[in-house]
Amino acid sequence: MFVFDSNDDSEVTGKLDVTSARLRASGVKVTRYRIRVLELLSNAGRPLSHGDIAIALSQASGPYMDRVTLYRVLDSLVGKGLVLKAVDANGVFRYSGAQARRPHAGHVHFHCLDCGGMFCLEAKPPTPPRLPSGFRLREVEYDVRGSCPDCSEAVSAAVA
Amino acid sequence: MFVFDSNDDSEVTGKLDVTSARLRASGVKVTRYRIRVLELLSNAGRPLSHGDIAIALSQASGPYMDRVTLYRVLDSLVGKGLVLKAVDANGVFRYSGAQARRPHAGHVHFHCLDCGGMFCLEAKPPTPPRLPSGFRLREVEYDVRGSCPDCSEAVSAAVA
DNA sequence: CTATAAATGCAACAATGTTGCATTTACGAA
DNA sequence: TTCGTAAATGCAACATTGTTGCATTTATAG
Repeated sequence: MFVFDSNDDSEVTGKLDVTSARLRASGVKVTRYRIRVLELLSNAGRPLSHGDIAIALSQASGPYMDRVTLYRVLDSLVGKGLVLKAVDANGVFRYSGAQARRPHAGHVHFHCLDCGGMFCLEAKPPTPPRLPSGFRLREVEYDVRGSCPDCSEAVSAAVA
Repeated sequence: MFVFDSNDDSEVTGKLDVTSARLRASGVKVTRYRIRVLELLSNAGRPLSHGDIAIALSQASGPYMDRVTLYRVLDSLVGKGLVLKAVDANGVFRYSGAQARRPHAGHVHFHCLDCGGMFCLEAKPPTPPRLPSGFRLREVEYDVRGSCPDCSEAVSAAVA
């Protein structure tokens, strides 16, 4: 088993080292911001927008992070395949940790039209359609929208 | 089969009258801008962005149309179901004439990642996935991306 | 024709994302 | 360890896309 020069001195650093190792293995510099953002996205469980991430980071303790820097950190993570980038129904980019992605499988999202939240679905994405000749397929986005459990409840309550 | 009250009297006025009739039937005022935009989208054959439409209208003869007015015209057409609104891979809204839409069928788009163009596919959209309990389905976006015939050719030519 | 609600033009604003540049930092090498 | 350098960061400014408020104009019902 490969181990880095044991700066895993204490008990708290375990997760950080994993994230750092992933970054190092991707060939990018390991910075505190990249670590924090990748950690956050890996644990979020659903795609987060730039705004979501900025709020989450500002609420957590830690140094201030510039808006532009966050965009560039996200770009670099997407470029290395550590993070996935997609567009939601409002035209806003959302980022998700790529650790859970199965190879050869796309990504199915549920987007709540009421609260704006996004959820990852277990359902398998559909097989891509047959394209007219000349078209070359590169990616598929399959976005399912409606009301999430919380918002569905709210509506039911309001009607009742 | 439903037919409008045959104001298809002459040869030149046919199209405009059809468009006007559709607007009138929808319960909105028939204005020159709504007619022009609906005409354009109905004949475009692919979803156009606000920018695309603005350029097309400015190149054609006719009165100047304010940016905001175009947004509001589009909103009104979408609200009446005469036009469909979707988000492309860059987070930009695109609008398409709804006349070709078969009832009970969704809309399948091909988005060219090279030139930014969008094309309507004949393929039937997949059946929506089974959702976890509590989720309520309202709409489905199925977006297929890659290179369109023109751009595929360009790449092939460049490689060869 | 007239009254009126809707549509339009304009200015300002808001949200999201990008670019340029000076400063700081990670990290490989001496 | 220190040093040199390419990469990362902070900041200001800008770009694009979309929205809101309000005064004026227009479609159309009566």
